Amino acid sequence: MSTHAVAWFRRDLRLGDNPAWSSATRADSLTALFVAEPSLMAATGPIRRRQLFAHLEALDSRLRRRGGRLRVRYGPASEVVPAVAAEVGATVVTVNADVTPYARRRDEAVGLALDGKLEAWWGNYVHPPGSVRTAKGSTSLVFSPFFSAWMATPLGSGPRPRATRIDGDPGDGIPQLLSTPFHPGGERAANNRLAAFADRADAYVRTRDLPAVNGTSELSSDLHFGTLSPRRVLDTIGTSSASRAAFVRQLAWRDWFAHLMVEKPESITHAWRPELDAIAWENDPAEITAWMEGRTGYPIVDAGMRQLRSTGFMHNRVRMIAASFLVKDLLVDWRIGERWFRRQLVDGDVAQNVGNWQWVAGTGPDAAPYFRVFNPVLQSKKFDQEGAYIRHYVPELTHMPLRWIHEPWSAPLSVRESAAGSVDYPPPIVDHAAARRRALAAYAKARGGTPMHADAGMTT
DNA sequence: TTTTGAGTTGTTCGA
DNA sequence: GTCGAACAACTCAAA
Repeated sequence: MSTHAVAWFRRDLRLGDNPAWSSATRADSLTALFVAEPSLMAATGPIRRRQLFAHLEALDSRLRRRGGRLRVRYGPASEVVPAVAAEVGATVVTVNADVTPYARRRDEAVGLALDGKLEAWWGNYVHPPGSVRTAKGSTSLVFSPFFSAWMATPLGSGPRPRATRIDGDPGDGIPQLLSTPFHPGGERAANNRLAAFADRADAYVRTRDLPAVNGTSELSSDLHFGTLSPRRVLDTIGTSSASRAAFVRQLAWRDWFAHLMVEKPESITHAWRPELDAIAWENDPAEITAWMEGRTGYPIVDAGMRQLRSTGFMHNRVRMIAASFLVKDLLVDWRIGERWFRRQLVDGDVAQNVGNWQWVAGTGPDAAPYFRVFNPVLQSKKFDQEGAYIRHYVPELTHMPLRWIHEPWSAPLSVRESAAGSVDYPPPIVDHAAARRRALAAYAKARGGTPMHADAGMTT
C-alpha cells in the first residue's frame, strides 16, 4: 500500500529545517496544505495578512518548481483538514505544533477527527516548549536559570527530507496581493535577511537600542511566520562574540515565552501575579486613542506608534517606551495595548506579545519591577540623540531644533512658531512626573501595600 | 535542610 | 555634576 502525507503548513512557511515537512516527504506522495481559517484571518491586521499571502505565494512558487502546488483552502481547520485528508487518501497529516490555547484546541479537535493520523513536531523554537526544565521538572519562572538550562540543552535533530511527488492541486488559490508586503515573501528572501543581520551581528550590542539605526535583527516577522528556522538562526549567528551571544539570549527569551504560554495559557487574559489584576486602571478612551494614533505629545512615543501604524513594525527599544507609557503614564490596562500591538505588528505573536507586555507592565514572571517607569524624555535623549527617528515619523517636528525635539512643549513660543508645522503637534496629554506618582500609587494599592510617598497620587 | 546571592532593557532623590 | 541608595518580592540554584 502506498502512503500519502498531508503537510499542513501554519506558521512554518519554509521547507528547510522543517521537521513536519521533512517527515511528510518520507511518504510516497504528499499534499502541501495551507488552511486560511476565518477566525484567524479576522484577528490578523492588514499588514500581517499581506505578509502572510506573500509568503504563501513564495512557498507555492517553490513547490511549483518541484512539480507541485500549495493547496490553499478557506474554512475552519476542524472541517477542512479532515475533508482534505479524506479527499487525498492521507495516511498521515504532519504539523509543527503551536503554543496558543486556540492552536492547541484546534489541533486536538483535528487530531480526533483524523483518528490519530495527526503527527505533531516542534519546528518553531530552538528547544520544544516544555523541554527546558528546572531540577524539579517545571519551567523556571526566572529567566536566568531558564537561560542556563536552555544553553545546556542539546539541539535535537529532526527527520531528513527526501524527494517525493507533490500534489499539483492549488485548491482555492492565494488572494492577489494589492500592495507591497512588509518584506519580500518566502524562505529565500528570509535567508537573505538573516545573512544581512549576520554581517552586522557584531554591532548588535552597540546599536540595538538606537531606533534610528538598523541595529536589531529585524527577524521577528520571519520567526513568527516560520520562514526562518530559529535553530538555523542560532547556528548562523553563533556566540563567537559578546554581541552575538546577546542576540542568542533573545532567542532564549522567545523560547521562554513559548514555554510560559504552554504552562499558563490564561496569561493571555490574566496577570501572572493575580494581585495585579486588581489595579484600578484609568482606561480613558480619548487617551487610548491618542496613544494608538501617535498623538500623546511625547515625540518618541508618537514616532513609535506612527511607525507601527504605517509600517507594521516598531523598533524594540521604542516598543518598551511606548508600552511603558501606555501602562504606567496613562494607567491603561496592558491587555488593551497587547491587543493593539498584536493586531498591528507584522510579527504579532500571541506568546511573544503577551510575554513582553506582562514584562513591561510588571505583571509577569521575572518582569520589570513595577516601580521601573520609563521617562519618555530621558529615553528619547539617550537613544535618539540626534532626533532622527522622531523627525522621520513625526513630520510636524521636522524643523524643531535638536535642543527641544524630545520635549517640544519646553521650547519658547518663538521657536515653536518659527519651526514650521510644530504648532500642529499636540501638547503632552499627561505630566510625566505626576503620572509616575499615580502609577506607583495604583500598583502599591493593588499589591496591598502602602504608597512609597505620603504624597503619592495624582497631584492637581 | 537552610541560607544566600543573583536577577534584560530604569528613575529619582539626596548627599 | 557625580554617586549610591531606594524603589519589592520572589524564584531558583548553589553552597
